[in-house]
Amino acid sequence: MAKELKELTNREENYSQWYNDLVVKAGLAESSAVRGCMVIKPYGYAIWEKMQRALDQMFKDTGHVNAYFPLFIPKSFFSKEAKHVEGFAKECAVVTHYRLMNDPNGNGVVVDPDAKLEEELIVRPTSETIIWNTYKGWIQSYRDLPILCNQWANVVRWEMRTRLFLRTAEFLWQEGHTAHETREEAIEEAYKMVYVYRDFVEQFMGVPVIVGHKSENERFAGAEDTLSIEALMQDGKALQSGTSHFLGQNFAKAFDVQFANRDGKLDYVWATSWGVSTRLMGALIMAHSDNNGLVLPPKLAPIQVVMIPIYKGEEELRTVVARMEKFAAELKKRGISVKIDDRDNVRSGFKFAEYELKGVPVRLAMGPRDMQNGTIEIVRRDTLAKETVSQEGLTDRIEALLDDIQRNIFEKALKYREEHTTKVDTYEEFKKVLEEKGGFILAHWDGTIETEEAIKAETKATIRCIPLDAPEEDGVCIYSGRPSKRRVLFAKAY
RNA sequence: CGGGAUGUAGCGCAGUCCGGUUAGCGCACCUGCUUUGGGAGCAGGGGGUCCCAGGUUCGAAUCCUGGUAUCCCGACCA
Repeated sequence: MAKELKELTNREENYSQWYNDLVVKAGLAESSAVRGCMVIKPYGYAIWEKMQRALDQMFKDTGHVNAYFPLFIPKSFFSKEAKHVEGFAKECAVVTHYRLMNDPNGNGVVVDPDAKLEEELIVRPTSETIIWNTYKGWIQSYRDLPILCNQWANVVRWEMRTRLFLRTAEFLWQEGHTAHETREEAIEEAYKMVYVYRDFVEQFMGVPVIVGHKSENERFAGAEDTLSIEALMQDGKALQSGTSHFLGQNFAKAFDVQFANRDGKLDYVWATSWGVSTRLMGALIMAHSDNNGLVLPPKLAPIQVVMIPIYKGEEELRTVVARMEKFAAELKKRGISVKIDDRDNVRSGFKFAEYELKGVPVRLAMGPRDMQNGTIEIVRRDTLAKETVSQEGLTDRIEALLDDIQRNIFEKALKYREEHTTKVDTYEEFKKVLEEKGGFILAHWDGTIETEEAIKAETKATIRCIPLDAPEEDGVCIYSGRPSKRRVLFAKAY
């Protein structure tokens, strides 16, 4: 069998290449014929679907509903919010024509010059503008508020350089867009949703995150405040994994969305928007995987338990598989997804390696020896610990094991993050830690854009966030020496 | 947009400098037999616009000119 096809690049030597290999070889995604775009393969999509379903339920539990808005945005909508257009203009795909024709010179198909659009359409890089244009028609009175909509969609950002899941020209995401009567209510919504994201990422993905405010420099184009969750990857770099924006009245003013308030006076509505994307898949992969491949949290694994028969000859295969089917039926009754791999064209050793690569949390193997002894072999993916146990009480054991794996991978990731979060008090120390250790750095900052940009230019590290739980503490900025009230979180980021 | 590299079977590559049998290797794929408790072995088989266009030559994957695509490093990345 193709050993080298399964073997991954050395993780220590080239983390980027290793990541890319893993995504491709585990069957999650691959690059496509279109530059910068990605094909999400069935196995990868199955994980994304589970994430979608869990998130969607959490949105509904917090009072939100789904809707869908157009892919195309008239160019004029875009320019209504000055900062917004500035933030996105450089990376937009633009539709200029609506028809093709046969080339009169016989060179295949060309764009019909007569089919030029009066006004160009922008393929949405995000939907604030088209949505606020729509909301204008939905809102007259405070009785129409709040509006709490989410949409699952694809967006396009024409990035110069792309990476599977982490930054692709087109990606799948959800974007929530809400409209509120008061400033306080909108702010509360923005916080509520960033906590929903935190809970999802920690509880389902098993990835610990830090919640905080973005600095003014890193804020969403058109937002008054941006909250984000920041995760730490195993190569010591940070990944912004979700954002929730308090938009103030910026978009309401840009699109003239006013309502009659309780006092009968006209006022602009208050807005939020929030989103997470297929980038979360990248976080999932980079947070947990090891040299043998993916490590999936049981709550998101498309296959939670795989059973591999060990046998000689068809007769034995049938007997073993028949017994496995009994166990499988019991597990399925408890809502555990099971696959029995009875393929005869690959050997069991190949299957072991393959499911490790794919990150299946629990593997069971059973052969004639086990059939005789009433035992079964259980291997857990997170630690690769192997034990042979009695077939008695197997279902309970597996159910408990899945919970334990879910908890363990979170704890492991948390421990890693704690070990890679360093408090520093001088710029020298800052640079040293960044260079030698990586990870998150907690340091004092004077709150100015100039300092942030100078540090970024010199070290490539950026302020990931100002953590919500940062305690008040007197200190001096590591760069400027000016006074500071709290530490902020620095890191090199994806 | 600057610097570097690459384009040969589904994938990974050799061959190109120095032009010359029918373009080769590994993996994958198909058939058969033997195997099966950690990535099987043997035998046989199928699969090619050598990125595209033009040129040089008796002869081009190989040399020349132009184009094009991809990757890496920078710049860029709400």
